[in-house]
Amino acid sequence: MKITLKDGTVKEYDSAKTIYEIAADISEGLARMACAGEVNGKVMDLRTSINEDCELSILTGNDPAGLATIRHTASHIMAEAVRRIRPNVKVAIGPSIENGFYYDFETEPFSREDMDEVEKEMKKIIKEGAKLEKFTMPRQEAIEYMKKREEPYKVELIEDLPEDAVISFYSQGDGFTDLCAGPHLMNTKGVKAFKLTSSSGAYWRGSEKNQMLTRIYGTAFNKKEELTEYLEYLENIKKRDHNKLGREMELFTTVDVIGQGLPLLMPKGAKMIQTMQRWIEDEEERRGYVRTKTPLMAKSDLYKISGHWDHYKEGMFVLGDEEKGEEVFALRPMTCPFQYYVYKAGQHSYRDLPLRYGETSTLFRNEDSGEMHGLTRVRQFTISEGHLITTPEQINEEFKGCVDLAVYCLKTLGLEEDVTYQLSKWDPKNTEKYIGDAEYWESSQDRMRQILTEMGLDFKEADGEAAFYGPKLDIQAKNVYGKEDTMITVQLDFALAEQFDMYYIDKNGDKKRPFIIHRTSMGCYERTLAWLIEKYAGLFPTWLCPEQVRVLPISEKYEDYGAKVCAELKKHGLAATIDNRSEKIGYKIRETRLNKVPYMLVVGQKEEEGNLVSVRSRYAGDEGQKTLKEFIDEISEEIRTKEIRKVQEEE
RNA sequence: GCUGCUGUGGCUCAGUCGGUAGAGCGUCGCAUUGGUAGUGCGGAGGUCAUGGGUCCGAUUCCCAUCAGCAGCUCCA
Repeated sequence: MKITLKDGTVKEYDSAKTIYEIAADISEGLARMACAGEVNGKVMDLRTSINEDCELSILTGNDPAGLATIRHTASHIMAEAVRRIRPNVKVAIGPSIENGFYYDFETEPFSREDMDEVEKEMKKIIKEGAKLEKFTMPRQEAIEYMKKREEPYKVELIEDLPEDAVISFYSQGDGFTDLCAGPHLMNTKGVKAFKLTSSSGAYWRGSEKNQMLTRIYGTAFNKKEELTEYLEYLENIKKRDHNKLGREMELFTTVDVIGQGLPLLMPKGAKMIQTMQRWIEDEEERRGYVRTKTPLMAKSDLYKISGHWDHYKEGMFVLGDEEKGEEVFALRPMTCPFQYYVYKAGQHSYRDLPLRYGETSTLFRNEDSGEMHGLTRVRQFTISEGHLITTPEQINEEFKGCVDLAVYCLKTLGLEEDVTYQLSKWDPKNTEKYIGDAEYWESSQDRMRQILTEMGLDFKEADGEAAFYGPKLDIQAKNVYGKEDTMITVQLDFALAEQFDMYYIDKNGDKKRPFIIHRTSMGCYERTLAWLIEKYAGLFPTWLCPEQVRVLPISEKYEDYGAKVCAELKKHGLAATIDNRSEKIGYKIRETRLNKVPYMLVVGQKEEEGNLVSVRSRYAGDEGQKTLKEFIDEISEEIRTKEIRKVQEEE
């Protein structure tokens, strides 16, 4: 047979060879580094025997799939180490994941000291250098095998596999044998750089109805330097964590007695949100939106019509006790039904459509206590909410308009490179969560898929992520730790117009059901603020900065001139302050930089005499003297265009 | 909601093997009036998250609650 390698060279063999043997044939060094093979584009274990013509590349720790193999083997080594220390442990599952690996155990929790001990034992196992061997057995035999070893979780896993499945196992020396599809390294020695990072609880098979197991997370790399670099990177990103930096910068705070998920926006944070709100409301009006301002709560009757009472009651703050005969209200978890009643307040012609309603809308959602996080997951928040009421013919174009607005928002904030698009679909296996039948869902999902394809958007699809009334286009972004959240959403809804008996009069004078689009433009203000903090590490574009210019008089003698400069800046709508403390100029500059103010104007004798300012910015350092008018013109232009300038001097 | 960890002045943290606490930064005052990343001196500020319990005595030990963190689950 002929084996074509990545570089084009061809190897010929008379008999079947394993991938590892081929690697060894190419070079000893490659065999040492080999983690897996890619055969005709498919990742395979090194022990796989090749007996027909194919294209082959040998994967090493430098390839993502090779690195995943190292991590997967590391997870087995960890399991063996835990077994050595705690012989009664039951093992569950241990895959490689995005930045490392984990293994779930049924055992007592691990302290940091316990994990250090496990690490030590792992090093011992790696040093012992046991060969990993693969073997298979039929399903029934595999079940018996794991029953004998008293591994109930493994038995359950095998029982879920098809009757005729051949089950594969990997063993490493006499120490540890695990049910596993592979691939794995040839020898435990191949794991050269690893670290156990954290431990926590995790439900068996990801369901809260199941027992909670103990999970250890770890990471492994091809080389020690890469591991060190990664651990340093983790340390560094903590500095841009919005939950830490946002508090440090006095953008927001939380207070025990006010409650979880209820952040207080402080003057600087509130200023930033005000800037965004003014911008987005004006932009929406330019795009033909009309604004509404509707109540923050309603009687339960409203939510019974909308379906929230059946599908979302646990998520709402309910006021009043029905059993005591009290009138029951709920704080609103979304704006939709309120805006529908704005629509329903009059009769509409097809000529009125599309109607685009926008509202800067505060919502309340009773999240579980463990879910709250900084500004990204809160119980009260404000979104740039909107609903478009359209005729069936208009829906595609209006949907595209919503996506266009969303992309405009992202681009303006400098965030468009950081998002992924997701078509969020219903879960056909869990139909009670949704209104409408399979036909409704399939057709509305198809429609959205078609629109997204027409737009040329690169999107993935996700089951079980839809709204209860329809599919969504979710624009997702990751925080500094890699956790993903929805930032913007555009949703199709062919159901609620029916529930609320909404109609318009078509050109024949007949009543027709409109279609509805639910959408946000820049999303949730709190969440977007969090994202901006992390994206810019607090060094926001000037137009968003709560303090844009600080005037720094050299001494008290120039306070009057400084005050004049500051007043002039404010007159031009700039967020300017003056630092009149009797500190030295170096100290004031340092402080201004630490406070992440983009521009500072030093004023002293020279400036006062010439009616000048000495400009220093984070973008260009010392910019020298300018007339005040020159400076104001420049910064005003930067703010008007919402320019995102490159920061030269990092703090 | 679940598992684990954590909670000491505004911030970062030290400390008390049970005898009611300390530093740096910040803040305030005074001196200093300066030219591009930390001027000097002095002062104020903490019922050691909250509520119980044990004890002669609790910030320290125990329990509960609240809040924060990591993960799981959830996220219209």
